[in-house]
Amino acid sequence: MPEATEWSKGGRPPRLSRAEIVAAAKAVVEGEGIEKLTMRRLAREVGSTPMALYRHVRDRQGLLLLLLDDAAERIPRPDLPTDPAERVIEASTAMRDGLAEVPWIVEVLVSDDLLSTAALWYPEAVVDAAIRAGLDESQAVQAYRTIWYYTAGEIVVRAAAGRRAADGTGTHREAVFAAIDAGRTPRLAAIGDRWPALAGRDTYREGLRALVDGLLRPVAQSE
Amino acid sequence: MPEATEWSKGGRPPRLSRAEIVAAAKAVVEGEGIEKLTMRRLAREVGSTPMALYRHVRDRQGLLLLLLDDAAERIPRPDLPTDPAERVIEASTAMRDGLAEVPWIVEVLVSDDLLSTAALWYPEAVVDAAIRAGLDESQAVQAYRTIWYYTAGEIVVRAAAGRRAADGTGTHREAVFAAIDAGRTPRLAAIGDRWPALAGRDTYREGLRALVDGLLRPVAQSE
DNA sequence: ACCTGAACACCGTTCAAGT
DNA sequence: ACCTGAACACCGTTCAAGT
Repeated sequence: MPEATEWSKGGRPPRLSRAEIVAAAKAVVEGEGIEKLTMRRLAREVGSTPMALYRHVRDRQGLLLLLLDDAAERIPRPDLPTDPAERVIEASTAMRDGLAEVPWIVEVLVSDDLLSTAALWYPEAVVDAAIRAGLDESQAVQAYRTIWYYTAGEIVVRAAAGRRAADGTGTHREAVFAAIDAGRTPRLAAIGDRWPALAGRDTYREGLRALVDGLLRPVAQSE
Repeated sequence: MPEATEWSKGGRPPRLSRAEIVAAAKAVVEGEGIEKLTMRRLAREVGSTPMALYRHVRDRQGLLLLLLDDAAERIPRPDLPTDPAERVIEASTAMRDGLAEVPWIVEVLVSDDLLSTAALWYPEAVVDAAIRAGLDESQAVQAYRTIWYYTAGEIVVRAAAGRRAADGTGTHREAVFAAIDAGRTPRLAAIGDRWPALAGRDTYREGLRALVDGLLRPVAQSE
């Protein structure tokens, strides 16, 4: 082969590729959870050595970010309604549903406000809706961040609750719960046993609606 | 000593105490960060062996929860105004300021909606304010959770941003930022370089106010 | 240019034994 | 009752060497 392919310029042809590594990592994570994804295990999975991986990914955190990009690409992008409030609600709900399905999300979520190249449509949609509703750019970015905080918090806290339910690590929660006393926290005491059921509901959308109302309404009025 | 003290009933007197362990853990975490807090290091710190610790704390996660309780106890509890919306805002701001000061909070925050016995005043204050504003108990719990999601998300995302700034791990964010293109995400492109400055502002309180407005306003109107 | 082997400096936790 | 020692089964990452 006289043609100058990537590797014929000299050196050894690669046996591993970043794509192969990411695919193997995804398989491990989906099959056995993020905690099983170690550099050693991944090397075994692709039939190589731990150190060979470092030629293709910066380090473990870099690998996680590649995994996040892959997941973000797969989140279906919804058709968005034209009404600003509805637009924000549909975009945010799609994003949170997509991210909540990625079980290891919490480990990586804690990373940024502009999450991933593949997810840029989301801040775009929210900022756009906010501007159309009458906010200026600064207010629109603020509205986006407020919604993102709510969304990220919902995902993180609910993921923790799910993990707790699965692990049977209910001890701490129950201890806190048992400390509720009618003298000091009468409202919580009155709610009592009903708390877990009330707190277990999925109210993401309703909360979001209230938030969007609060964020967009005052400006709409002042026009 | 003929008196039946705790340990004179039989067995060996304890050399270690839970309080001592928690105090040492706190010192390590405050001095060198949560990642330096290992069972082995902590054992060295209290002049003992790793396994001796397990007589006093369940495991590493249990230790972290004890640390969280300690931190929660230290959060100053503000005098709360009587107006429901202002009450929620003051309580939430105090809580988030207190938690944001605990640098390792993210590791543990991801754990519950009823955080700690020492912090029960916070859901109590929010639920109470919501009920006074006219919500029923179910709606009040929902309002609390919505606010907690926002607060937890704000803490987690901003802590991640801070860590990124400190580590110089800005690479990923910049890569995402560089991928913004005017054709596909015109609003983000128009904001351009101004994003980091806009996203860096502390707008917790304003966002919270919008959220509280949205959560409490409709009911107030319907009376 | 890419991959391997060996090593460094660690982890949390269990088990059996000592005092 | 409480603590210790040794061991199990791992980690991520660096460095020097091989092909």
